[in-house]
Amino acid sequence: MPRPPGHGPGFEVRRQKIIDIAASLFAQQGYAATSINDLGRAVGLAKGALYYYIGSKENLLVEIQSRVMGPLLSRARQIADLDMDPLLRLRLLSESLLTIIFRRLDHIWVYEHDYRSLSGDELKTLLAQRSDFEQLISDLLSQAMEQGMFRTMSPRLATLQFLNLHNHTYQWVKPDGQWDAQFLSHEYCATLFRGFGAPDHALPKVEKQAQEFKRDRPGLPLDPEAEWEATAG
Amino acid sequence: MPRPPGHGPGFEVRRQKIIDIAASLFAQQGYAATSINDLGRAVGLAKGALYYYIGSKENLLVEIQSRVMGPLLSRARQIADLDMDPLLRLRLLSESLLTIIFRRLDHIWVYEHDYRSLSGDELKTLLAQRSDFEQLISDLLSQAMEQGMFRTMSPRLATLQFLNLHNHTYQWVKPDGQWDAQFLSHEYCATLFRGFGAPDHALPKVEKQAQEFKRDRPGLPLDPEAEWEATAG
Amino acid sequence: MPRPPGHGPGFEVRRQKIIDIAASLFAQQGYAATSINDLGRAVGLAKGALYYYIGSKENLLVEIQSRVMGPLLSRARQIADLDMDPLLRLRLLSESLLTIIFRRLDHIWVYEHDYRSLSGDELKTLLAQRSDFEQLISDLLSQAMEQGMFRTMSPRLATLQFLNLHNHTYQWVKPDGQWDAQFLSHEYCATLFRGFGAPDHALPKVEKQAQEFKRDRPGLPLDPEAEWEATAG
Amino acid sequence: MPRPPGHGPGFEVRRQKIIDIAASLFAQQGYAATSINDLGRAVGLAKGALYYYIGSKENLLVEIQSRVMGPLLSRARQIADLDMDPLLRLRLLSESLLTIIFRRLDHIWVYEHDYRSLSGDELKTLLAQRSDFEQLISDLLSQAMEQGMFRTMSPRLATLQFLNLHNHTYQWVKPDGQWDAQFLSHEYCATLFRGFGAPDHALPKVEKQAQEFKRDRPGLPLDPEAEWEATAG
DNA sequence: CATGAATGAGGTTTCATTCAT
DNA sequence: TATGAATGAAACCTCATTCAT
Repeated sequence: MPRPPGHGPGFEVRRQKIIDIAASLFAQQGYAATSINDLGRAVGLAKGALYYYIGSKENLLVEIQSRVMGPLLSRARQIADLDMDPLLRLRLLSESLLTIIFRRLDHIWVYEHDYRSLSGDELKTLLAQRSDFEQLISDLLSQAMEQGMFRTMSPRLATLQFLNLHNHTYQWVKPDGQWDAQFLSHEYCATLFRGFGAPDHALPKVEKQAQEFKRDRPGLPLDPEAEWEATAG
Repeated sequence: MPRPPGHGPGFEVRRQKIIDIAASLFAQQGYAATSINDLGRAVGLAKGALYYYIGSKENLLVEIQSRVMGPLLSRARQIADLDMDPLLRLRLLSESLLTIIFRRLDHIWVYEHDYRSLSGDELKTLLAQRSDFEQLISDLLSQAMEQGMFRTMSPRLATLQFLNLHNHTYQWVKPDGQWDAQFLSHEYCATLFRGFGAPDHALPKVEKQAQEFKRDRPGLPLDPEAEWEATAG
Repeated sequence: MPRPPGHGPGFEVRRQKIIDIAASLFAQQGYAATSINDLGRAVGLAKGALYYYIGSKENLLVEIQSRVMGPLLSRARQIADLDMDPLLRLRLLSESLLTIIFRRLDHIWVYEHDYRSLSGDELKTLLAQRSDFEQLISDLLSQAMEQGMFRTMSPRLATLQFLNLHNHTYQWVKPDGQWDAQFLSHEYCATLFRGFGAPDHALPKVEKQAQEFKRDRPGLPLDPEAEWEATAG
Repeated sequence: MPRPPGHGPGFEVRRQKIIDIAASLFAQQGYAATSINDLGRAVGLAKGALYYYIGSKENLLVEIQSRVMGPLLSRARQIADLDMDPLLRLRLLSESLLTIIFRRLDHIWVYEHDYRSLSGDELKTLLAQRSDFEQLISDLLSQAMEQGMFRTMSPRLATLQFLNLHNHTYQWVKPDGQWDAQFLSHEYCATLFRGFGAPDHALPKVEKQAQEFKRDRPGLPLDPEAEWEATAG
């Protein structure tokens, strides 16, 4: 993000601080619901000075997004390139992802919630980055399947489960809470690696029961919006 | 939602249609970015008439949210009350949840994205409903642990994993795609039930490797934002 | 300019009135110096209602411009197509042009002064219209030369003289003053038609004198910015 | 233009250069649409330093205007005072005027377009200068009439024609084009001097035809905005 | 039931100008 | 001399909402 030439030494520092505060406000109230006035008040700067630093409101979104996605993608590529067990690399990647979620929770909120507010080009860049990240996961999962560590399954679906489990974390996690990134990574990977591992005997039974239930109890459809007719007894 | 007294027979029908269209627009463009004019154009009604049906813009949000949460919570309670295996009930609850995600994808988008736009009271109601739903899951997971089907673990963390896996689905799912709610439920539960099951021997190894990696390779920190110092060899 | 469907009968009337007032304000203070608030005050409408009618500030410019150029060009084409003496057609065209300058003086001011504020596409349209109009003049002048009514001269330069003489009129004309469009047209054409007619003997003399003056009086250069060295006597 | 006391030797030089660049920018984009930032960028100076030289934005307008009007008026007075044929003096004055239009086209653009942005006092000065210049022309034309070189006509109207023809030139002239100031002056004066000269026989005919046309063809009114009723045949 | 017209607050952004350094 | 930082007014425009008809 090369700024026009001629900025004093403190410029970039203050600029970063403003982006931080913006991320915090956007995370709390949403991008659309946060006005430049709100930001100015929080920063302690009049509107004019604010624009001196930020360029535009949408540009803040771009900065926030790239501050999250740039480092993450870069580190993720390094990890994926390691000459190691795919499972280990997945585990490391998982912790890396969770680490940035913990550290930059505000940014992640914005990133996950308001990326639709980006205009065409910026949105395209963002989606490409997301896609690159997903591909790294997908490749590792495929390798794990090929090496027999996971049962054979749709790599796409496995990827999506991995991402669901990690990416939704921002919705409830508390950076200063009882769990840290390492612990969550450990737990998530334990679930996923076991879950993706060789089939055991418990599963088929439940699945069969579920089929029977649906057959035998048409009066209690799983569709929450289906009409309800009690079979009571 | 105070509705003016004395409505014709078509009132409710048309009202529901409007809410549907609103959900669709909000899902596409976001609640804040959708104007009442947009909605009027999509519905084919001038603003005045629109307000006759909707009351206010925020009220639409309330309607959309309750249309999702009402049936879901009601059905979830019925399922949780069944006299059956906790695993089976979890499996049924999973499919129920995914079914409504598939069916009401637009509503879910709005529900997940824009609930922050609700004002105090409505927000409180919504959060209470979310909490109730989570409690149902949590109780079933605890029962499964007590009955030895799952290893002992934090019920809260298990719940959050269950919710992460399911709730993030709306981000990418395509209702007319290759997978349906039943299939996804099957897959998710396969992962979770295996993952939450008795510990196998594969896991500890990965975890130990991860610890060693972090010890031996300080030059490649998992923190994506940490400074990078190559240990080259 | 078809407006979005669904406007009452009074809409267009009021819209035209607003454009009129806008033209008047723009003519007095300039387009850039006239704010939408100014316009609102003059019209007696709040900003919101104003935008209901005008679409955007720039759109006002487009309307004003086309209100002048549309009728003028259309009528000019009819006149140019008449089966008559080129001189007569030039005379009629002159009066037509001056008539609209008198009638729509405000619009002309805006049209002549602020067309640079138009954005790309609109500007292109405007310039094309101007060019079309100039071409009509140019063709008639060429015909007059071919028929021996005018001495042979650059048609382009003749056209520009015609336009200079007419178009600059808006700068000082007073619609309710002592002269009307017909009179001015008569006078302008008298000047131009005589001036473009066969060469007489008075001219060369002046021109020769001017050359001699410049040769003999280097101390009084015609360039107003040249250094001055008095030759005083 | 209060200049802070004590300026280095380069001050005035740099100041003039800045005014030049300002004139160029104002001519291209208009005074209102050119920001001090634009100017700073073009000059290569930050805003603070710029204000050290220019005083204020409006002051630039004053400088630009006086740079054109000062020398022109001074030279015009000298020419008008010459003991010579009024026609010759008009011809010299014409060339003088066109010379500065060619040389200072940017300034002229600004002068003609944005003088309305001047505040009260400055505007009054400018208008007085304009008026003085016009008076010089008017006097010469009157003399030419008295001496029988021109037919008797309204001196005011003759002046306005002279000014129209010359002053509108800035709208299309290209300083490096095929024509120079001397040539244009020659052509303009040829037109005007012939046009203002003794009546010839071509004119009355056209004028009579025009009257007949308007009488006989009410269906083709010269007013471009008049309703059109074809008289077809 | 339905409409088009009107409002007024608030949104983002620009800009001439000032001033400490 | 020159700079970068700061201000505050004002610009254009949008929008949820109301209301007479």
